[in-house]
Amino acid sequence: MRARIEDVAAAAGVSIKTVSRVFNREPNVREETRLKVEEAARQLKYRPNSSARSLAGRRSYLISLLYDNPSPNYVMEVIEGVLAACEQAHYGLTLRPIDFSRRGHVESVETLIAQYRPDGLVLTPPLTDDGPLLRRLREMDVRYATISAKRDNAGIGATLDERAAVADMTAHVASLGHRRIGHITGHRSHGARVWRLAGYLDGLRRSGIEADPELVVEGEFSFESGIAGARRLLDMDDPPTAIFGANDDTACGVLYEAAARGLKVPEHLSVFGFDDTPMSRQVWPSLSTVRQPSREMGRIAAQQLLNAIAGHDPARMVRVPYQLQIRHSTGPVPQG
Amino acid sequence: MRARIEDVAAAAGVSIKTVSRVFNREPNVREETRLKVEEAARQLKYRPNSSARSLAGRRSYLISLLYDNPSPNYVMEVIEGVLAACEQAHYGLTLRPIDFSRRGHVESVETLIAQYRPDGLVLTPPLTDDGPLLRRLREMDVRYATISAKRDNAGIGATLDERAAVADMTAHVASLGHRRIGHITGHRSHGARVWRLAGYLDGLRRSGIEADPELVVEGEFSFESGIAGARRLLDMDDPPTAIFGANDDTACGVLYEAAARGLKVPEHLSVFGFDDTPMSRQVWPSLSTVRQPSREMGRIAAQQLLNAIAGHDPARMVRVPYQLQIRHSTGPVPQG
DNA sequence: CTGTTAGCGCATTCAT
DNA sequence: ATGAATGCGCTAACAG
Repeated sequence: MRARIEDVAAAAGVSIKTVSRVFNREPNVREETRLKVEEAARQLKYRPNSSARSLAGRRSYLISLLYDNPSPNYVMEVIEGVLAACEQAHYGLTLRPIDFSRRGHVESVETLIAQYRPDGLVLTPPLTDDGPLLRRLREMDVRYATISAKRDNAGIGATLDERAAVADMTAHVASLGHRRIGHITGHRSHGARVWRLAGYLDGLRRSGIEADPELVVEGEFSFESGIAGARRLLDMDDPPTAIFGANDDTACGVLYEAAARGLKVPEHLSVFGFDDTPMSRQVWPSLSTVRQPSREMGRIAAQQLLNAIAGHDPARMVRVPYQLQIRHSTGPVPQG
Repeated sequence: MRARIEDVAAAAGVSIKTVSRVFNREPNVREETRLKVEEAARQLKYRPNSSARSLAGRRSYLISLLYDNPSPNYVMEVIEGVLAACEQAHYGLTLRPIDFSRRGHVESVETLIAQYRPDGLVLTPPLTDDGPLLRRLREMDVRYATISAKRDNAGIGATLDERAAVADMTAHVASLGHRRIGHITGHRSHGARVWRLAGYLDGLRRSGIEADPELVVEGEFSFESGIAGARRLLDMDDPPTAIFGANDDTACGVLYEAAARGLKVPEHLSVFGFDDTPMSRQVWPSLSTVRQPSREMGRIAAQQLLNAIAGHDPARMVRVPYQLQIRHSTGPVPQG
């Protein structure tokens, strides 16, 4: 019923190995032969059976995406990008949600590997910085690419200069006259926490503002932590006139708390975030933030991984550009 | 290096067929033999190679999720649920984003099937109602389960009584004194559009309100269509005092437009949506909406599909309960 | 540049 | 209740 490689070979009048060569883009096939094979395959609607390919080729033609991220938007964008890269390379994707905070997450990855034999993994934060996991992967000799890893000068994958981005954004807000700019940090396990905090401090310094440690409060990249952080900051005797939430969720928490208090944004308080999630455009006022091209980063990381697997082009760590999105939540410092 | 079935057989002193029987829970194995095999497998850390299993067994141990949905939150929740069901059944999941609006989407599914041979598919709206696709699936004899299909009395999967839910919610808002309640509909291709519109009309009728066709405007389940719809409704000579956005994105668009006009919610305008997305809690004021347990629906649909594949328990269409979430965007009708 | 010959690791007859 | 033989559809050496 379903066409097999030998049917295509027969139809094209060649051997099955030649068909295999065509489909795997191997060299040593005459253009004319290739066309014959492709035509036959099209007519028969031939699709290689991936199980047979995997079994014979000792490769799964599969990569896995590991994630432990509370932000569905982020994960979906990364998935889209990874899928785009996979499709091009005729690779499949398996997903693995990991509960990073639980014991046994390394073992969960081991099971995944034993069962599906992915040819490589794509890691998202904070798994990118999980020492035990990375160590085990190297022991097992499993390739991986990272997205936004803390150590962004090693390995392969995609990163963005979050530190510079936040510094630029902070300096921009300072240029609007703000001198007391608060920051609600990200979760301790993320490299992003470190980069964004450092960028915030860079931005202040560049603007000739001395950092006030009181204005930096703990957060964890969540909406709730944005509310809690905003409360602490706004309850101060000398509250900040601008607040940087370590990501958009956090910043939206700040917007929420400001609205709950009847504080107008940006007239009374400026707010900015990071990520450029869809929500940042859909709140009122819309949120000033840093655009992080997550889909593109997923695509690039998967692409680098697939390059490494195929052994073509030397794979590397690609730095993607950021972009400030100045919208309506930032404005001049209030007078008085 | 990696243990194979024959290694286990040798270690246990049995034939490979016996090992196969144990791993596939087939009958005709003495308890004593079973234990021996299991012990040997554990020692050798044996994991069946899924490619070989698929190839020999003509089953992929894989199901595919097809989606074409602009809402990342929704898709992620469904994915989580489906993954949960898969894990339990030792099944893998492949994803297939479909561009429903483009020609050739049926062929894209055919390619997926030819290549990965999934043992079944899970469909999300609006693919659940795509005639040509469904017809082709039946022709190819591919099983599928649906989530929120338009025809929810046939096939297997999960549904929710959206019509009753919206009727309840609409009646609740009417009970707050509102008499002019507007509705921004969903996209034409979705069954949800029909159910929710019908529920809205039911709710009005139940509250003794005559429906005004002018108060129903076209939308498409997007934030932008919420803004556009709100503009049309609020620009009317006798504007509604409450607006039902066909989903939360749409309702958030209404909130946005209201804020842009300086209209206070719920003092001047009540707004409600559908889905209970995270955003509905994170906007100000928080959105009254209907909770749809998407994760659970994904789990159930996958579960039913896996049941059908295994041939156990007769699979069916499961109706899951809804829940009204009354938050801060709905309130008494303004006086005067 | 192309074809031939062996398996990949397992499930599946059919014996016993 | 268990085992031996056959092949799933393809890739991987090696020949030509």
